[in-house]
Amino acid sequence: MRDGNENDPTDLPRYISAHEVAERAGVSRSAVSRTFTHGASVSPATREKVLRAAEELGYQVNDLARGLLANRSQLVGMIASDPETPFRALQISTLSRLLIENGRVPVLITTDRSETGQASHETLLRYRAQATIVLSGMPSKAFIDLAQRNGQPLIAVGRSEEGPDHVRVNNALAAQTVVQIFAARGMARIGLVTSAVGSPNLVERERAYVDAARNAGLEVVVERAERTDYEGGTLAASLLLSPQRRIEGVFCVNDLMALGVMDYARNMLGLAIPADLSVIGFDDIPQASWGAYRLTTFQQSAERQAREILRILDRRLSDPHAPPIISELDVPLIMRDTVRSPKPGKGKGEQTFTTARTTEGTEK
Amino acid sequence: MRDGNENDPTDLPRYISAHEVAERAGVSRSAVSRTFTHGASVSPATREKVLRAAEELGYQVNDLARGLLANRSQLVGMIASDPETPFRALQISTLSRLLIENGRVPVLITTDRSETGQASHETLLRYRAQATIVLSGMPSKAFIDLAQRNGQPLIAVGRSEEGPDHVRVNNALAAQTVVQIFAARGMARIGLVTSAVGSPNLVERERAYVDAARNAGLEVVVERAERTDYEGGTLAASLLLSPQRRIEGVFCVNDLMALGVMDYARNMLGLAIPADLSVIGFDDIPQASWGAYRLTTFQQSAERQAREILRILDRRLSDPHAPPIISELDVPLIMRDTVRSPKPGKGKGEQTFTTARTTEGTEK
DNA sequence: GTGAAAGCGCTAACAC
DNA sequence: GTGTTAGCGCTTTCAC
Repeated sequence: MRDGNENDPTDLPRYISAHEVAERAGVSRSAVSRTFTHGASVSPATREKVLRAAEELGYQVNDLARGLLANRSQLVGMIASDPETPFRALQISTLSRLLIENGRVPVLITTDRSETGQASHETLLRYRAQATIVLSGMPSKAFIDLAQRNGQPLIAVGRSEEGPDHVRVNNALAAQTVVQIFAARGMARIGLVTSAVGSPNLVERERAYVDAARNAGLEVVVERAERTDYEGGTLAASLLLSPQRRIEGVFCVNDLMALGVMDYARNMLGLAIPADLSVIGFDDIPQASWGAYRLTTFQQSAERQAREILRILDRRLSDPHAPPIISELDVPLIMRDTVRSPKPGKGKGEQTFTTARTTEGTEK
Repeated sequence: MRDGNENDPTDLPRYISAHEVAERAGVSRSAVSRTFTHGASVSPATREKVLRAAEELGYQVNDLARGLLANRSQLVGMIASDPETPFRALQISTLSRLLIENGRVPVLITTDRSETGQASHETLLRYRAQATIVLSGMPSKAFIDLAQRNGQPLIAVGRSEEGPDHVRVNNALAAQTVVQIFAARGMARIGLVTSAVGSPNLVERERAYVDAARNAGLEVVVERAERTDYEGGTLAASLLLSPQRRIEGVFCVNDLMALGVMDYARNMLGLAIPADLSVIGFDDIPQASWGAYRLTTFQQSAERQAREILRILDRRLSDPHAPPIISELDVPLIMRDTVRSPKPGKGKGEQTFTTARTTEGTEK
């Protein structure tokens, strides 16, 4: 058996090539290729032989070679800062799962908030990734150009500017809803807790909130922490909630900050929520529903967002010249226990108010 | 200018090849290759010409072709279930960052807890990934064999069995430390909250805890939820903390469950922590330090873990035949506010007890 | 230091 | 339906 000997003393394991499978199966190299190529035609007999040989040898198609030929791999890049943060982690998790279910291979590129992400993006170009999804931050112009120039689709999440395809959220409507609720509760002085990050989502929420508050004749105070995280929330709370200010309701641009605000208000200032202070967040991260918080917040569905991203990706791949595809998602308000009731007998339990209409997509 | 015309009416952007760069720079194809190959020798003059041409054309080396030649890509797979969970998200985030810093490309493969992960792993083989890191779950035998057979290194986290390289944690020592602390506080009836998942880490923690408790003459009750998450914690608490049982201290196999236990104990049973009930967790997720919890817990450093993984990876790549590499990490106990004091004047603030020695690695 | 030529593993176009 | 052939973009001998 000098041919298919399994006990080769050069014991370094290595990948098997289609050539070896062909030899073992007694067919041509292309027959092997065809059995593993979707939609190619092989007779059941050959196919069977090939499959057996492949199985025995432990053959795995080389997708590097396939990609080289197609000038495109199945890789899809996800660019994100703070990937360990609850909502971002959920986005990444959900998107990865969906990509895998669709035969794609998710690559996770982490960036600093400060970075342009340029260097990271080049990796995705060099591997001929099918597309790049920017989950956070604002891709720089150079970044967008580079993708454009090489014909790699780029899909952004949570931006509003013109340019690449993106999926967004109706921040303004959410912010207006908050003001409406606070006003209906008879509040006169309300606050906004945000960060200095300045991402489009946060800026939109802030602007719409402040505008709506002014229009409603409410006094509004904006507190800005350095980062959009739990510690930022506690810090903002320490500045915003001085007794003389007598803030009655706070809208936080994300849940993480809201939870920091709540903990600070309760533990450091001895405030009762919602009796002394109402708090509303954004995202509906898992922690928002925990017993210690029961935060009223706007629900951003990572699942729907991921589905939209995939839909955009498919459309974009099938028509590279289509105009920018933009998808807007609902953010229903989840009523929990951090907003004081307007009158007795209301607002307990978990109610869902849909506050924004669906602009795109109705599947499932 | 029929040669380098930039306004090609066939407006589909595409990737540039080294051939085109060579033409524009007026050098040979290999000269281009050499400028982009680390350690190859090119004259400064040629190099300069090539770099300019590449820049102008927006050239990106095709790593698919490179990998085809090398029979190995820079991809590194991370296999994980529940990637949205706080500690797992931190592991993924940290590991991704380190991999990128080291020129690797992290691929995130999500699996169901139930899945063998076999199908996902094949993707990594087909792309000739440099290695697979299993962050959770137990890779099946078939899975391990497949990697082995194709010569792809596989590194596991949190297992104890023989077989692949792995980084582990001294679960037994941590569990024993908990019992020691509870005993020193004069407790007689203690509990363990875990899940039915049965991962090696959890099993080790449980066994060591129960054994230590029995040896110390403490009565110990084990409560097992279906999953190792927040809801599992609340459920376990509801079963474990019946008034007649009078449990005084609970060790939870991870922080997520511990937080669920705390919320249930406080909100549903009206217990004060730590006056009525002491709680100790494991992992030190960000939420553990939040004001609402201030959980005493064992700190698992994602950063050190990731560094160890990279160290193992490098060693393994440089010597494929080395015996299994095993690395054990410390889990210092972070004393916060969920364990009652043995006597007045102790246990406030945040103290760090190092409970396990370092077995491997001292860099940085 | 440079260019020519071979070949990595694969798919697709082409004959039969 | 099958085998033969060419070629994807790259690195790496090999001459010079």
